[in-house]
Amino acid sequence: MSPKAATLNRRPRDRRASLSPETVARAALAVLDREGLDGLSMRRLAADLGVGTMTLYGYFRDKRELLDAVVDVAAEDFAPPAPPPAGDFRAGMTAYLEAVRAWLARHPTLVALRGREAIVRPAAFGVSEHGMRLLLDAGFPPAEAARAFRLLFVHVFGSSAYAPRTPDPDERRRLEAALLTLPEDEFPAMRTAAVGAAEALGGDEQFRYGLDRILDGLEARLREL
Amino acid sequence: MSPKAATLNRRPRDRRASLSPETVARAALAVLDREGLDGLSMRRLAADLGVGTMTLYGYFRDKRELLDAVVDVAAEDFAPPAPPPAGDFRAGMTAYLEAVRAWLARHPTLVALRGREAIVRPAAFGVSEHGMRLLLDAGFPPAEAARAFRLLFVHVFGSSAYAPRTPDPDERRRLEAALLTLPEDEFPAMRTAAVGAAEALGGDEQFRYGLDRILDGLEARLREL
DNA sequence: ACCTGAACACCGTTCAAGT
DNA sequence: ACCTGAACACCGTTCAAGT
Repeated sequence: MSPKAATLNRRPRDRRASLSPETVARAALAVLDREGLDGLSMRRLAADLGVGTMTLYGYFRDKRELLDAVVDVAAEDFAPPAPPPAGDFRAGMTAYLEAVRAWLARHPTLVALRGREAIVRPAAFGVSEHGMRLLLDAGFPPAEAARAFRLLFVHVFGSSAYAPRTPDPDERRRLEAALLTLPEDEFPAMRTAAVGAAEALGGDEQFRYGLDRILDGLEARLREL
Repeated sequence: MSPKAATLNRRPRDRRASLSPETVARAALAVLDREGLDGLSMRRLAADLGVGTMTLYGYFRDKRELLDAVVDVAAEDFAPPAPPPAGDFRAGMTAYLEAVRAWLARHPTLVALRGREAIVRPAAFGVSEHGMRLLLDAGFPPAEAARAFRLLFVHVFGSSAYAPRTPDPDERRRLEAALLTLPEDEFPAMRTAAVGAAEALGGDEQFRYGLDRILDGLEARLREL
């Protein structure tokens, strides 16, 4: 056997040697980040790792369990914002939520990937702790802090899921054109807001507009307490 | 051939006779409502309709196009709320959004099914017109009305996607238990809000808490205009 | 003990043949 | 013209066999 052949044969073995549930989950996350939910199959992932498909089932009972682990490893690279000026609830919360939004942008499939449960996974508690702290420090009683947190959570996840981060100019134009062909007598309001609707499809400005309204509402609440 | 056999043979033919893109989309929606996204396959749907799988490709180019049509037919049975007391923005908007929420509850997969584009589909404009009208009548200029609409849209869709409508008591208890085992020194805020967090997981009360904060923020905006 | 090929029961879709 | 069976290139997972 030539040296070259030996090298070629060893490569898969090397990759296999370093395998662990965490390695597998990280590899899966990399595929998801690159190619989305449809790009990840057990067979494809196994091939990437240089092992047989069934080897993966030694680390995870099934695909669902692997995806749970993916959420956990993704949670590890949440980068919390620099500590805000103490006492400025609004600045602190805005910086925190922008950080969460940036984290979701780094791992776009997290939003589709059972976002509902993301917050429930132990590893994700680290992401939540920071936000909950801000709410408690601002003066919300625990029960209401939890409700406020959930509202903000829904806004961040919902915005990523339903308001594309960088709205495609083509899609924007298509929407605007579609709105402008609606019958004026049947859809007067949509016709009036057509240009604005295309603008409000998504993006950072739209995210901030919504966040500002929500924070206005929460600060009003704080004044009542 | 016995009469019975004739009847049995005719049944699929009858179903096929009434086939149209709309019929197919309605049948698909029924499957989705009953069994969720994973329950719908082209093969399964064709069998339900008593035709060969490939027949469906005569009505839709591919599955994606079929799902577009499903959104359209689902939009048709949105039930707008009774006209609100004119001039009461808050009451009108609340009734409208509760109606949208009820509509999503009737078709739970709509939320997962490319909710991002739902609003862009022509048939869904009917759902939007009502809400946009309320915002314009309340005094929002068109461009801001569009942003406010999108914020509310994200809240309704996001709540359905990320805050389960009827929180499973089991899941609630599991979350509470998990939170209470977190190390006090590392997760003090989460520990403090543990019981509230389980409560805020979802449900109508949580939806209303968030909506009330958003409407507070929007009304504050109106006062500034 | 650890790994995995073959097999099973599915997919969406293309293509060529059937009526 | 309209419909569709067979085939292709995939899935996740079970099971039994390989080392």
